[in-house]
Amino acid sequence: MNNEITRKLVIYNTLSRTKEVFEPIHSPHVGMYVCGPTVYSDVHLGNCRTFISFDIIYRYLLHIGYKVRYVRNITDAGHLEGDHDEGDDKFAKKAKLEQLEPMEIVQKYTLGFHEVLSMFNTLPPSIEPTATGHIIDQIEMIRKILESGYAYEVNGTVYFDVEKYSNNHSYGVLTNRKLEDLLEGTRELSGQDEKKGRLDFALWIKSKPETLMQWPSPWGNGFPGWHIECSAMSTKYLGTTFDIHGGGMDLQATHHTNEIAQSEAFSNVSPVKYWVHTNMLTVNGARMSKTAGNGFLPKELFTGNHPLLERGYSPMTVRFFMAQSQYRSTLDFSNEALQAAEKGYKRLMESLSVLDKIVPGEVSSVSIAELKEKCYAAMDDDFNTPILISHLFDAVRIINSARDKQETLTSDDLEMLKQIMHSFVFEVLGLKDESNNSAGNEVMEGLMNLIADIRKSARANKDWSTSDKIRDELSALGFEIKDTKDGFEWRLN
RNA sequence: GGUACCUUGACCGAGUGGCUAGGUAGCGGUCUGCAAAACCGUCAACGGCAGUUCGAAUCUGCCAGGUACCUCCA
Repeated sequence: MNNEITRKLVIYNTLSRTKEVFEPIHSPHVGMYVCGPTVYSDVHLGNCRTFISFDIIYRYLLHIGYKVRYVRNITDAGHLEGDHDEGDDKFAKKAKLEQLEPMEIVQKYTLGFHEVLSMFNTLPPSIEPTATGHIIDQIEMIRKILESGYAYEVNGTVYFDVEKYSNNHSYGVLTNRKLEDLLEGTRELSGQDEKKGRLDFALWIKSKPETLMQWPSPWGNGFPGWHIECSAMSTKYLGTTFDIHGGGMDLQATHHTNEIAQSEAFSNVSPVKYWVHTNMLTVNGARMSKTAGNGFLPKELFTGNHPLLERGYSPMTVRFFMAQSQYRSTLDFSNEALQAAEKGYKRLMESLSVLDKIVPGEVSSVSIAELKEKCYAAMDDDFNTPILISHLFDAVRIINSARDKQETLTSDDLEMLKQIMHSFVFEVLGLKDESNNSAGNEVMEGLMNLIADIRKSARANKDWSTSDKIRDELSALGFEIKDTKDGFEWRLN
């Protein structure tokens, strides 16, 4: 096989609670499924963290040579607000509120989701299936589960029988919990409940006549339960067993636990080899969530239009901020942390333009090959982006020092350094340069050269008031001015 | 109540049984007309109490504080 993957990647697997060597089932092909958003409201920053984390994972897998099929769903139906609500799903509820068709809601927030993720420079998944587009697949799967005896129908609603499943499977594997403990934590069955067991969850839910989104099924009209869509769609596109299943940690205990149960009841094999969970984004130590109402919308963050924000921060500042923590740790969100990230991000970007100005020397005073290996080693260790970034800052120091002739690099090493920076900063971390410099704008370039000339002669004549006036007023307009030996450099932020 | 997890310097945040994380901020210096940037140097930490160990911030126990999940949430 000419697609030999040479890196030895280690991934933390929630199933075993240890780091495991990553060995795909059909290397170099990798199947990865990530739970996407429920599109009934705007995505907040916490949601974005998960998608950015998996974007970096996806990018690194591609970078080291894997052929990845990345499936991320859109939940646009069937996601109940709770077992005890009136039977409408989230879309119908919101639709009534806004006087819109459910699919209008879905369309609106799907577009918003894509817009936000594209601002964060995430790559689109290979397949982005919707729940409503896979009703038939879900019904088929439910039917098989009924046949296998792990589900039962009551009055048009189909429930998964957790206790029966537990007789020969371990229901709580993902969270390392025993059934008895789980039962202890659950509410008593209320009188109106038709479920047999307290942990049983709905696969198919009977609709009322007025329910807006409903489909015919062998059990009458209704709509699918939340968990079944992911099992049905991951099976359809990645097979009954695939490599990586990801999502936020909040999905681990319920959604993913139920997915495993459904899939095993359906196919009798464990559906996922590596379960990967990203940790939560917190604000003042508390988890950012829709229900808690402490969620920042990306738009508020970019504009600074939020009571907790002193000012706005750019999408790449935020992306860099997130990459500075490991995906399995909680990350706390604050003005100070964002300001620190912004400075660091700019310094990193700045060094990339310095890189083109370095004159190669006869020998190298530092080992670039070693630096390169350290960068890969960091990512190979469960995608440790903070360690990677610490090495990239070593590179920044080398680059700046080489410009100042304090370090020297051979032309080969200089090439390697450029390649490392390009690969890791742009391809793997998925950052991009947001600064708006002269590239592609000749008028601006000519204008700035003219101003630079005027200021240069003013300085030569020790006319400091003119030279300072030019600098100060350009700064006020948003230009960043840096004096050099022969003039000044500028960039527009 | 049950089950997990977390507590690192001014702030964010890695890691590890003995070896400088990194960024931001601070301090001193180089450079500069001044500033900014950059570079060099530097300060500073491992919640508390016991234990295991030649050695623990890293392992164990207890305590304190915090968070999450068990019910919709990435």
